[in-house]
Amino acid sequence: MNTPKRYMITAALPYANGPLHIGHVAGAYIPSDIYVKYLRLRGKDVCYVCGSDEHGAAITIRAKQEGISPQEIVDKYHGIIKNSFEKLNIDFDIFHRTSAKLHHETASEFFLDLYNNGKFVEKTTEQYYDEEFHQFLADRYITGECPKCENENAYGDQCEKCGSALSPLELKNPKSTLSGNTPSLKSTTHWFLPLDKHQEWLADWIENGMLDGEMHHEPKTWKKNVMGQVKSWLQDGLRPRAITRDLDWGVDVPQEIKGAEGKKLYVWLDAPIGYISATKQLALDGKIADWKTYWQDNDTELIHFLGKDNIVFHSIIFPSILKAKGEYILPKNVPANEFMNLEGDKISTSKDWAVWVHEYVEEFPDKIDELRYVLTANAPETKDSEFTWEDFQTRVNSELVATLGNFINRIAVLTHKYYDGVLENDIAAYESISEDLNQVFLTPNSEAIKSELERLIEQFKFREALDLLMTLARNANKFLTDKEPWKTIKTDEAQTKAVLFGSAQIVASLGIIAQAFLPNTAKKIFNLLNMESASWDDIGNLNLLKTGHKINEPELLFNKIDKEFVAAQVEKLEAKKKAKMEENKVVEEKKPEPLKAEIQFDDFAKIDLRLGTIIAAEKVKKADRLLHFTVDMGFETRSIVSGVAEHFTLEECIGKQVQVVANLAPRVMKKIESQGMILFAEDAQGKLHFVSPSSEVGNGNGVA
RNA sequence: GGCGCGGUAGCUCAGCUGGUUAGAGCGCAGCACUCAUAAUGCUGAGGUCGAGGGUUCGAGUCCCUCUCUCGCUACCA
Repeated sequence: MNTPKRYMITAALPYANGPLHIGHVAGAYIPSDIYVKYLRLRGKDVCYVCGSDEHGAAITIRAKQEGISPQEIVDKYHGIIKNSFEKLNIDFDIFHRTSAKLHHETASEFFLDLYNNGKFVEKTTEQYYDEEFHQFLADRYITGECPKCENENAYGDQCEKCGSALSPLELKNPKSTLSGNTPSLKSTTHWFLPLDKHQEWLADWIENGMLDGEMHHEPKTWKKNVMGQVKSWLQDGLRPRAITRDLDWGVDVPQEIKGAEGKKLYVWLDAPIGYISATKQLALDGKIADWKTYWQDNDTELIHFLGKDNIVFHSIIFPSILKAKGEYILPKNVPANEFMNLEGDKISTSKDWAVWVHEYVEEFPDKIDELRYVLTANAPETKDSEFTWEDFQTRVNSELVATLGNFINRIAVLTHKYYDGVLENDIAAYESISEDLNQVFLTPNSEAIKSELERLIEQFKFREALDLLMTLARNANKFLTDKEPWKTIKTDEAQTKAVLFGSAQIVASLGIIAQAFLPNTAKKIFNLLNMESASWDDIGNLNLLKTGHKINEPELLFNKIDKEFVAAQVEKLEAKKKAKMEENKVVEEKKPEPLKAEIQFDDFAKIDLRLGTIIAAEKVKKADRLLHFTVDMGFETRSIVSGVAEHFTLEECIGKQVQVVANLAPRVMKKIESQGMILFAEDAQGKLHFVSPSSEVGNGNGVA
């Protein structure tokens, strides 16, 4: 494999139904940004795109909740997210959006082309449609009369009276459970991507790195977590996946296609094409000459950065689409990160357990690099990691302030104190310490820090790479302590000058490396040194700054974080979580589950509820949630399967008296026949509780 | 239940194709130093490498069984 001529770097499109939290940023955006900054420092041709993913059902639902249009939702979050990236100095060439006209055209064209070339499988079925709610009805949204037993309340998939399996079309007098109206029958067509047909080349590509008989990439360079998950999917066997939906918010299925009306592209098809439309926009803006070279030229290296939830889309589905389309290159690598937890718990939007980026950048605009540093040093590269504010404090104080910032400050202060900020030197003395200076640029294993940095970054090991920046600063501190210029100033002027001169060169190298990780800090360092930025190859250059050059007044790069800061942040988290819980409670109270359609007494009377006692309980094999109960019903013993294994231990079930729906049609689950259903009470958290009579009632008696 | 990542010092993590006394940073203890945001440097204490078997002259590193975290997936009337 030869060196690529250019790079196409993508970062997963954030979903525009909420703001960004630190987990998103640590997972996909900071790593990709570091990688891109590094490539650019080395003078590479890089195109780096992202954008907001603005379609899909979740956005329409959110819009309904907030009482505004989907467009308003995505406009709002697109703005917030874009601003967060800018404040964090994540430098996309473009932050596009999938609601843009160009994207709709691009995705639509893409779809049509694939369609015309027979790359999809089409399935047309007759489905019931609710005119009032403007949507197709899933099986369970339809009730009607069972053709076999004349039960009037059979569901679209099954009649619960006679137990027969049904399809909605068999029902007599069907009704929509949404509006209560009679639904109309409409034929609907959906398109599927036959992933099963792609299985073979995908396996060869992923496992061996071979594409069309040629070496495409070295499989060993893919991260274990990514490889593992992808292979797992391949082993299971790939299945066709629907790529269209009946929705009203998204990219239309092209009108040229029969049956396209009311159909939208499924978001996961639409979203990755967003990378391409973003690149097109970039070309229209005149920022790049031609978008095609970045997507269709074999000399381009395509890399997708993302979180683990997106692995399958980017390493199986999107590559299948690109391959089916033809002409497009496939990703060389898909470096996915795992998840970041927060203070011992999973980050959760619904519980508001998160550090929100837009809030952080607003509150601490002078601590951007601190966040970038901590999120990189603790990135979930191989396994889930954890962010705590205490760790944030420790890392800032003992690493950024005490090691990196302190060294630079020492040099600035000494140079100003002794030489009024002017770099002086003594050739002979400089020669005598050059060996020591070169040592500073070596790792403890005597590897060159510069080449190690290159190796690690190219392997996507950013936390280790960042640690090398600290290694350099530690070495530098040691060098300075060993040379003791504050002592030699009294005895050996030449030596003192040489040491400070050399130290200033180290500071410059620190600045160069910082450009990839800590852009604001790099700027401050260069400003302090009174110089323009420098190129990557000047790392370790001991004569970058010249004799007689004057540096600026010392200025602190970082400030210490105190206990109060940490306490305030933790408190804020707890308070918001609590507030959110209250809010959720209120919502629950205000919006109880809507009542189901009214039934007649006759309907109710059909249900035969009886009391019984659980006399035996065991776990159902090969099913995590199922328990198999033996229930003494008084007149007989029943075998009943319930999905409650997560709620109760076997011991606490035995001996409990329970209410049983005794005339429910039997159903076989995991080869065990379940003869009835046990009733449980469910609380707001979804936890189940036994509903037992307050005093002993004989088994087999009814419930009235 | 199936599959996958992970389970290594108090904390966060490295340990490639098996090879001498298992590493780093932070934290902790002691010493040195004073140019520096009480910062820095040196030294040290701290580990049955999740548990149990096996292969081997030799295993954190390979095989088997089990277990825990997280994720994907199935079942959940």
